Amino acid sequence: MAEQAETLRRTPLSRDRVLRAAVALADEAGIESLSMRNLAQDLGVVPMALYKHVANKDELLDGMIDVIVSQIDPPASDTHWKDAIRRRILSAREVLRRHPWAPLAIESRSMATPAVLAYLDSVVATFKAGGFSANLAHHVMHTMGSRVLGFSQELFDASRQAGRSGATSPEPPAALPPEFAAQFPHLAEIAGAASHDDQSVVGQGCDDQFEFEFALDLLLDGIERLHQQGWTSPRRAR
Amino acid sequence: MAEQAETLRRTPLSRDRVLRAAVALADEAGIESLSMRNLAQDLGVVPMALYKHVANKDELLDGMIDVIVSQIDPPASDTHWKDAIRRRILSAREVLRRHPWAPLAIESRSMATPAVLAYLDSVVATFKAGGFSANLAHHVMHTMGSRVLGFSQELFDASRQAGRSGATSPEPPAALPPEFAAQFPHLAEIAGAASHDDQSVVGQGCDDQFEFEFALDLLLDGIERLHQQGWTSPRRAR
DNA sequence: ACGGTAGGTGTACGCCGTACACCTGTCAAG
DNA sequence: CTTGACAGGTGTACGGCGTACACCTACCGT
Repeated sequence: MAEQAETLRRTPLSRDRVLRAAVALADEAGIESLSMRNLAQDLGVVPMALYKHVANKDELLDGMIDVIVSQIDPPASDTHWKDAIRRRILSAREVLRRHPWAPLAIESRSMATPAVLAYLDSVVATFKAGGFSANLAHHVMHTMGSRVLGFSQELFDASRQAGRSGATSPEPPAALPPEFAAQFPHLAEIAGAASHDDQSVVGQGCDDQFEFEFALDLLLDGIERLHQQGWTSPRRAR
Repeated sequence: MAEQAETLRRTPLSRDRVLRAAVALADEAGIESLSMRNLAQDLGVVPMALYKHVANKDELLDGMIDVIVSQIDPPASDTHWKDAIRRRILSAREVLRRHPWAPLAIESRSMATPAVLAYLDSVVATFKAGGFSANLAHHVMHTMGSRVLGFSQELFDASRQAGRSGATSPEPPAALPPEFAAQFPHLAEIAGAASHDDQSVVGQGCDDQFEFEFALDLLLDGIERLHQQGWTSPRRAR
């Protein structure tokens, strides 16, 4: 009876509690001092205890990312696509600004986490609901790359993975696995939508160079337009 | 006379040789297996020998970045700004595609290296030569952020540094040191050019939120224009 | 001939992630 | 009431990391 006081010395640890503590630690001490040992100490536990709740540090990081990404506002379905996208992205930015280590963490993961994919999928869905063709939506997602997640991110970049684990990977981009298509239908639709006019088996992978130039020229054209009309900052109240 | 054969057993190591070897190692084995120990082994030398040529691993990474960034083509001064910028950025992209680890390495450095700053400065110079006001050039640099370096990069992002070494830094953005202004005059001019209409002492720091929305709206407007005119991919020969 | 110095060496420390064996409290089945 | 499986926390240990520090050695200007 009396010993129940310390029998459960704290709320007894769980994957969720581990992830939350990890996010908190990264927020206040910086991502570089998030070690399994420090995190365990924060939780009043021995380092190896964490491994009963996360497989390893990589999975811990993935979990932290998911915790954060799932805080982004759900899409508004009752407005024009432009407004819906704008608000969504600003929400993403707001969330990420509360966790300054997150952008880099997201970018350095070799594979996007399910929560990130779900978020991207729903952004695509918004474009499509606004009447965009899969084709245009594809390029647009590439173009927005940096901004969709509230900061910067080259999406679907095959060279990303190559950059992590060695030289350019031997196997070609490799089409998406089918369960992926089921879970993220809009992403799946878009993935093959980039002008594979020749009837190649599957229009797998996209022309990175084309996507880069597409976005670059969109920006340059917009900039030129501003320049020609003599744009300057609006006076702001500050 | 005879012993001269192994007296200098290899070309005797130098900062430059160290940096080159490091880049080569990262290229072929991946950045995650670039350790002082591995690098030393590649050079046929004991790990601590490297420290006679680079201060520490961070400085090694900075050096590697400089090696790479200095390979970007010099600016073309004989064309329209738009063409000059376009070619420059595509050159940057090409260089970085040869070193897939480099984008992440550049982004994760807490401070930009001198070579990166010099490159950015010269891009600004090109805009200004094209008749851009410092003000517009400022916003445009933010907008291009992701692309200027051939990939993605939020420039001048104060929260970047905070994200690395702890919570939001206590001191305000801190105006640029004067020797910075001397070395990178265009960057310096731009730095203060963002609508500090009220005569504050120095218009130091810029409104991140404004910059983000500026870029976002530029993209959205461009996208809307494409959408309205029913854009689809041009047929490509592949 | 000699002392300084530039550059390579060897040892050692503290941190990291985590494999693996172990202990303990809980709870369902017998 | 006993038992035994199992979920979850513990302790020890290993190999790899960056790098401080003392050392050694070959060269060079005096």
